[in-house]
Amino acid sequence: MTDLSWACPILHVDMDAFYASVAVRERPDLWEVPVIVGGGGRGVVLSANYLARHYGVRSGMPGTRARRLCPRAVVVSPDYDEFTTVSRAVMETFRRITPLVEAVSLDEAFLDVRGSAKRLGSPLEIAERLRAMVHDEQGITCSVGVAATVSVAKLASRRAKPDGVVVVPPEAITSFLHPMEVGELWGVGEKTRDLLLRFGLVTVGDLAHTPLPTLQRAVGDSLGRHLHQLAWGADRRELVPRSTADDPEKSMGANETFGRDTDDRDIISRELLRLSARVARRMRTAEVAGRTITITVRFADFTTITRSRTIPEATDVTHEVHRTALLLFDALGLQRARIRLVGVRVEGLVPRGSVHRQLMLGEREHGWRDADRAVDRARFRFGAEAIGPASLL
DNA sequence: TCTGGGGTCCTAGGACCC
DNA sequence: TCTGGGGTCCTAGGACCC
Repeated sequence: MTDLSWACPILHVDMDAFYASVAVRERPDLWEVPVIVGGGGRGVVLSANYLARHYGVRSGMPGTRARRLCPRAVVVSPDYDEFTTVSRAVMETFRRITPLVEAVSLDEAFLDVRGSAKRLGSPLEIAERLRAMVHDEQGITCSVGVAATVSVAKLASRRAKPDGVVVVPPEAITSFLHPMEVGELWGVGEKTRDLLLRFGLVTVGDLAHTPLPTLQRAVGDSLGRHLHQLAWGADRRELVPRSTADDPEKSMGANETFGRDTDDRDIISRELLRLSARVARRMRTAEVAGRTITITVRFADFTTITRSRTIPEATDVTHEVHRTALLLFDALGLQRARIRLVGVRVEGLVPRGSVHRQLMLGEREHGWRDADRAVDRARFRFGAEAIGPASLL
């Protein structure tokens, strides 16, 4: 077979059923049974192995539905520390192939192997080598898409699943892309898909053969242009080398769905405090602070609103975040609305060293900052359960 | 006992400033 | 006595991704 991969230096590597694979790799008792990760209570499925998928279980599906589809599936809780550890190791493996690794998430990365051909062979050979390395070192499988651009490589890896490689050489791009359904494109979700279907655009080929101005009238200038380019496989060929770990975050947040809907302000205030504490602690650990505090409120009927407020000085203080969050909540003036979820997010993060505190105004807050730091130290020494705001006890 | 939790980016209107 | 524009910040919502 002719190796057509030479013109395709972009690899997209995607772990197969990552969370589920990691969860079972040390559990031979689970190798032959359907396994679902997450989805307890009111949660949704994070990942499912291929045996569970055979029954129609998909990630993102409500756990209740998944358990109905496959009652004999074993449900396991996610262990994010473990996922992170395996992810880091896998990314290190990639960097032994090439330094040009753009991590997309814990279980996905793009690699530019342009410079590795002389040393390691064609992109296809590199893809197979890399899959063997991941399998031998981590005991999990992955799939690889090989193409000239990131979006085509991404679609190719999906086609390669599970445990395979798909190469899409330049001359095969249109025959590969155009039969696909528009919803398969990266960046086309449910809403855009429905919109396109209403205009009679079903396949990527339909999209490609619609005049650009027509498409832009339908979905807007910028999305229209973007989709048109994707439909011809024409997007970036250059990667932005980065790991998800060292990327500076622009916002940090936390939210929580209540076990049952509530209209009790005390319960909600306490939850906002817990979430504020969690977010502020992460900010202190990352040595960042932020000025814009946003709360999210989701009602029983699933309608969701956000309210935000920008304060004069960036903060990493639990008390300040919570005070602002509660202010925003009370300003909603809700009476007996049933609430399903609340969330707290801090945006506009900057390195804490760049924040200058106005001493006159900040004096009172310094006490709170010192208290937060003492709590952080105690948690570090004695564990997360040892100490927290009194009102959470 | 339908529908999580962590994010990013975009749009759009209004305020405000020059 | 007519009605500039550009830039930035803030707020709210929405779409999307894993």
